[in-house]
Amino acid sequence: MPPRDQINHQCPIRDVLDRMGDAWSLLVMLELSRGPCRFNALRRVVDGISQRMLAVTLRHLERDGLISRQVLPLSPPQVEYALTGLGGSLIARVNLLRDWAVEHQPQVWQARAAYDARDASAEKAA
Amino acid sequence: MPPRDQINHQCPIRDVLDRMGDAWSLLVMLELSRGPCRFNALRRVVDGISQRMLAVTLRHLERDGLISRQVLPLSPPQVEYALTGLGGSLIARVNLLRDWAVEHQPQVWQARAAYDARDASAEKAA
DNA sequence: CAGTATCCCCAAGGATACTG
DNA sequence: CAGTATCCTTGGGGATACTG
Repeated sequence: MPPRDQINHQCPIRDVLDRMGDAWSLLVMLELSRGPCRFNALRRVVDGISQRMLAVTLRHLERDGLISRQVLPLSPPQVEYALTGLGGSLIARVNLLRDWAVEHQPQVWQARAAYDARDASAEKAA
Repeated sequence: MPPRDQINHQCPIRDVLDRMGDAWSLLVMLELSRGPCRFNALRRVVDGISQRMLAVTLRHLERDGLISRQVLPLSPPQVEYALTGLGGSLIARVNLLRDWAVEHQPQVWQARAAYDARDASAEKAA
């Protein structure tokens, strides 16, 4: 199996979901949807992200035109990341998905509990 | 870092996106949204999925109440998988995301091309 | 047919160190 | 501050074989 990046780019839904799929892209975009932010500030607020993954994630998002990167000519250097219009429109759709999650989470949890209960009793029977 | 399954279950959006994130869940649900289907039929149509991952994926989706599993008392045994109402409502939201992808894919591609071009000329300069 | 069990590999990503 | 380079580990997932 080839690495994820090399496949499925003919399928538009996978193209976007591969990006959403990795834990960090979404969290970073969600954070940037609250306003522009610099590298280390993001690092602190995204909680748990490694320096490497933040850099990689930002490169990906920037390449896809979802965020912008602006270097401020200062010393020490400062770089501001911000959501683009394109990124903002994506986040809007993602929020619809989050709304679904919030709305239906009780049902999902209930389903899981029911499944696990059935599972446990089936195992006991064996 | 603990494995993905053990964390972020307090965050509803991650809970659903972790599921969407793995390549197969979505493809399987999308296929089932076209009608009920049996194991090996799914295997053939989902293209590229291994027997193991199909089984694992189906278990997950079933546990979350997104699909149903019905064993038909026949010989040889037959098992029909189908999208539940819950699963259907999720797919509806996912389709909104797909619509975004279809609609904005040109912009994303254009952004990538621009980025890569800048990247290449920057590299040549060095 | 519809799975489970086992083995095994590899690339995603963390930790650490260094640079403009 | 904002990264890049390097090394190393781990668990996701493929291949294969077996079962009710």
